[in-house]
Order: sequence, then structure tokens, then C-alpha cells
Amino acid sequence: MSQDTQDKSPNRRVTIRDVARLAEVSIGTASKAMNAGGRLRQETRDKVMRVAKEIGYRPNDLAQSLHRARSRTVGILTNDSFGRFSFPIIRALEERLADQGVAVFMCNATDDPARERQHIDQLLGKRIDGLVVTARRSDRRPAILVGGIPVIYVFSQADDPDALCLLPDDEGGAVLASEHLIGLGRTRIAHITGPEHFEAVQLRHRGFKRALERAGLMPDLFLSGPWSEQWGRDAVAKLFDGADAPRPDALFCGNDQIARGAAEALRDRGIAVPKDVAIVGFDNWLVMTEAARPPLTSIDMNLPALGREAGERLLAMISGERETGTRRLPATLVVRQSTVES
Amino acid sequence: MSQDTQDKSPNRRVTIRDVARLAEVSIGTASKAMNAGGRLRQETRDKVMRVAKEIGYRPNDLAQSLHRARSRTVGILTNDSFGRFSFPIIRALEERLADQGVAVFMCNATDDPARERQHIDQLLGKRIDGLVVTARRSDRRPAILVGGIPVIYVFSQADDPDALCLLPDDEGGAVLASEHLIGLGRTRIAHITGPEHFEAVQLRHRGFKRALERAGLMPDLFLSGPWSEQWGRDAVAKLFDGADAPRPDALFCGNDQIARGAAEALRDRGIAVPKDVAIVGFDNWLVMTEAARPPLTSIDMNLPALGREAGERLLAMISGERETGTRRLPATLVVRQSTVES
DNA sequence: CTGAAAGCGCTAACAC
DNA sequence: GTGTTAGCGCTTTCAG
Repeated sequence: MSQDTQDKSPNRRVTIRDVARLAEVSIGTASKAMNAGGRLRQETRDKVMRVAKEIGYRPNDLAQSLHRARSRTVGILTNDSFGRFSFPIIRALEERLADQGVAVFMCNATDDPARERQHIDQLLGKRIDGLVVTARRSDRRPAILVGGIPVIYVFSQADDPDALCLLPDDEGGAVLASEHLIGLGRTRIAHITGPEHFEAVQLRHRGFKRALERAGLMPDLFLSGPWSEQWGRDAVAKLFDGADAPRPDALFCGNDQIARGAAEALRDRGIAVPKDVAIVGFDNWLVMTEAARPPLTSIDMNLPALGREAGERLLAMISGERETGTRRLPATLVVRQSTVES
Repeated sequence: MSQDTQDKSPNRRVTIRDVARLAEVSIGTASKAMNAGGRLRQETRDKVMRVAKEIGYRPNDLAQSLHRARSRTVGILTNDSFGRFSFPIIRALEERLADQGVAVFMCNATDDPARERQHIDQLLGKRIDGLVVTARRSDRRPAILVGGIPVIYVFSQADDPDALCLLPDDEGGAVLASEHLIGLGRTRIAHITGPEHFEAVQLRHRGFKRALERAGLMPDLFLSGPWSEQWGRDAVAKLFDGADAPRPDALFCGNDQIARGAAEALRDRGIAVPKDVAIVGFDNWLVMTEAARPPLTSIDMNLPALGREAGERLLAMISGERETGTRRLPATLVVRQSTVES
């Protein structure tokens, strides 16, 4: 019994030495047999493999890593406490790396620099081959200084021009949204969005202006506030309960929560969506877009694609390629009933 | 330049040998100095430490792990593709473990058994000291067979009685919700919830019945459907648009989405919440509870507490304690305006 | 109090 | 073809 609890490592302690002994070959031969390389009689190779499988041998990555100077391990440092944006990215990243046998350490720093440093130290101790940094907001952050290992910033930007940053194309997404509304024949389009200090807000605003100006429309309806449904409702009150200025016939919202709030507020006023007013959101957050009445057309930032790309670039950097600069990945328009009658 | 790119490991390759050489001591002495143990002249210890700091020495965890048979590393395997439930758990778990210098490998299996096996193999190769398994639903799953390392199931259950499973107390949460409504003087309480095959649905239903029966009320209003806002709206239609049976004066909903849909549907009908009908949701998902009109009273499963507890139990198991069985952690009631006028 | 040396599990270079 | 051996970086007896 106490034997039983102590001895709870049936196949963990199985070493290549054991395989070699049982297969009646040298330890070097056994090693060669396991790794595809090396000239070996097929017979010998087979015998070794068979024995290895039988006794449940599993090479010790730690020992391997010690030898090659690669741990096949990377770290991911996130500051998005809620996880809404980082989770899809991390998931796709992890998936992409797992395909190459690279495992991912997850660290959450919650915007605490001390915690962040502590995590990085720990990761360096574990000899990670690379590091991915994510954040809640895509505003600039101080670069992380780790001696010599590749770092990549996803959904986040470092203030170092040599850093590689991967971001969604906010401006392009805004153009997509605006042109969709313009294509629908709308001419009084308002942009209701989040706090102006977000770079994403500025970029989306710029895309909005660009699209409207190109179409000969005035991009004069711009409202900035918090990222909440309540703000969506309030903004609609401002736009529609006012005196006599011509009312908007379309809303491009900075996120889906604002869009949903706006949709509800219009509904409360008996204004028909999309007939009287069309709405486009941003994020394509299904719990919002699909539950809203009507379901919301929205811009998808393709976060999983961002995560996959990050994985690929990181692998490239680990194998020696040098990558720098800011790259933006395209967003996509997802049409639902808030712009097009079903 | 090419020198520069090649040589991008300023302090990664610094070994204890270098420290020893520069501090003019033997390598064994240097080691003793780094680790608190061992009898050493303070002077020597200080010199070693100083040199170590100067040249940016950081012990190689891989080498250490090879020696002790502990990697100070655990794996977490998740099947929650959306991340809504698992993220808070993982976050708290990671935090708890990081405090003890244990790093966490994150693996997402997305309910694919082959992928899951592959991940586990990889983790075993990395010699993790323990494994945490999470899932989207808290229904039973086949136990994971890993030779001898501690496994713990969080927000998920294995069909092995020897497994340690940590879950929220669904039944207790339902009692809390129901008693809150009963305490408000409501007598016709309906339970609108998710699909019956979820164990959580059954448990919450049981708690609901228990509380009502104890109060001498009839728990006869039970509606099961999908986990969506739409279902919340539909259920309200069934309950309130019907003929002449006395209408409910309170709704206990299986999650916050259903609760929000119900609140909206009541609003559409001009039924006052909480005056005419009080509503309690489940999950305390802020984007739902706070955006709803009125904001929703809800049951919080305390996911972070669950994650922390998982971390603690896992550490205990790693240091040899034996833990088995299913443990449920208490839920909490969070009161908002859907039950109590502000 | 400090140095020397064995060995954790594995790989790669070199003998045989 | 297969065996031997020297490390990867570190800790830990065991001598001195």
C-alpha cells in the first residue's frame, strides 16, 4: 500500500538505458534507433522500438533540451485579465505551436510590472525559446528586455521600432464597415465609439472618415464614450431625441456592446432596424451579435488568424530569421440582419 | 553585424562554471552559494552572489530538473473552446502556482481525443509534475491515464471514483437563488434553465425544488431549453402570454443569458422588474448582468476560488498527499436591481 | 570551509 | 552496423 503510493511512477522512470538493456544493444544504438537518423539495421531498429513501446519508454525532453540548446518551449505573457480578446489568440497560437511539438507556458501578469518581471525571470530559467506578449488594449507598452530570445507582440505594441508587432487592421475594418453602409445607400452615418485615447479608436475613426470622404459624405457625426451598452443607448438618445437636425440613417459602432445598446435604444423608440437605421458593430462577439435584436452585422478581427500568424513568425524567428516592424492582419465583414433584411 | 545576430545570447549561456571561474572558487562552492543551503563563509557566498549578478547568471531549470526529479511544471488541459468558464479558473490557478515557482503549460484539446492524447504525451515528455483537466461542461468524462502523476479535474468530472474533482456547488447556488426570492415574498417562482442532460441543470433544479418545498411552495414551473437569450424570451412568452393560470412573480434562470432574455421580454410586455416579477440569473457574467435592464441579480460560482483551490490541491498531491473524491465549492449570491429596487 | 567527482537522461562524435 | 565516451548544466556526496 505505502509501496503503492511511493512507487507511483510506473513508466516515468523508464530510461533509454533500460530500453538498451532489454533490447540487448548499447545505449548509443538505442538512441539512434529512437531518432530517425543514423545507419542501423532495420531489424535492430525494430527491436529497440518494440521494447521501448513495451516498457512505456518516453524520452525525457528535459535531458534532450539540455543537450541541444532548445527547449521546444515558449512563453506567453498576457495582460488581458478578462480573456475575451487574448483567449482566441492564445488558443490558435498554442494549436499552431503544438503542431511543431512546441509547448506553451501561460503567464498572466495583470498589468503588474513586478509580476511581469517575475514571470519573465521564471521563463528564462526554463530556457524558453521565444516569448509572445499580449495585452488587453493595443496601446504601446515598454519593450521587454530579455537577453537574446525572440519576442513578438500580438494585439499589443512595444515602443521599440525593432520589435515585431502583430495587430488587427482597425482602419481597414472601419473602411469595410463604412463602405458596407454606404453601399446600402445610407448617407447620414454616425460613428459611436470608445474612449479616444485608444489607438484603435483613432484608427477606426480614420477609416470611417476616409471611406465617407471618398464617397462625398460628411463624417461629422462622431461620438466617443465608454465601451458599454449603456453608452450605445445614451448616444442614440443624443442623436435621435435632439431637436431637428436630420437624423442618422446608419450607425457604425466601435464595438458590439455599443452597437447592441444602440439597437435596443432604437427599438425602444420604435425606429426600425435596418429599415430606418442600419447598424454595424465591431469585434463580432457572438454572444452580443447573435443575441441582439436584430442580430448585428459586425467586423471580425480574425483573432485566431492573428494567433496562428504569431506562432508561425515566432517559429521563424526561433530558427534564426530576423523580423521587425508592425504588421496588420485584415479584418472581415460579417453581415447580419442589422444591415440587411433577412 | 552578423556577429551581432549570431551572438544574441548575452546572458543565456552564462553557466555556473563561469560564475565559479570569475569568483575564483570551485564550481561546487558556487553552487552551494547560490542555493541557500550548505556551510559557507559569508564572504565567499557574497562574492559568488555578486559575480553571479554582474554577469547575469540565471540557473538553468532544465538542468536542475534533470537532477531533482521535479520539473516545477504542470500541464493544464482545457476543452472549453470559448474560454468563458475556463479562463478565470486557469488564471487563478496559474497565479497560485506561479507563487510557488511552478509554471503552467497550456493545452487546448477542443474535445478531440486524439489531440488530447497528443498533448498529454508531449506533457509527459516534458516531465510535468501534475496535470489539471478542465472542460466546458461539468459532465463526466473518461479518466485520463497518465502513469503516476497527480491529476485533478476542475469544472469537470472523471468517471473514476479515485479521481479528485473540484466543482462549483450548483445545488447550493440554486438554493441561494431560490431562498433569496422566497425571502422577498415571492410565491410563484418559475425555473427557466438549460438542456436537461447537463448535470448542472439537474443539480440546480434539485436545489430549486428543495428550497421551494421547504418553504411550502410548489416547484411546478420548470422550463428547459437552450442556453440562450432567445430561450429566455420564448420562455417568458410561454409563461406570460398563456391563458389564465396565475402568472409567476419571480424567475430563477439557469444562466445569465436566459435571465437577460427574460428581462427583455418582460420589458417588452410592460411588466415591471422587480416589482411584478423578480429575476435571478446564474454565472454572474458581468457583460450580461450589468448591461441588462435592470441589472441582474445572479449566482457567482467563484471560478477564481476554484482555480486557486485546484492549485493548492495539486501542489499538495505533488508533495505526496493523496486526495480523491468530488469536492464542491460554495457559490455566492450577488444582488442587483432585478430583485431589489435600488 | 572548500574542491573534486559522480551522475541526472540523453545525444553525437568517434572508434571498432 | 554497433559500442564507447564525452559532455549539456547542475547538485550532492565525499574527501581534504
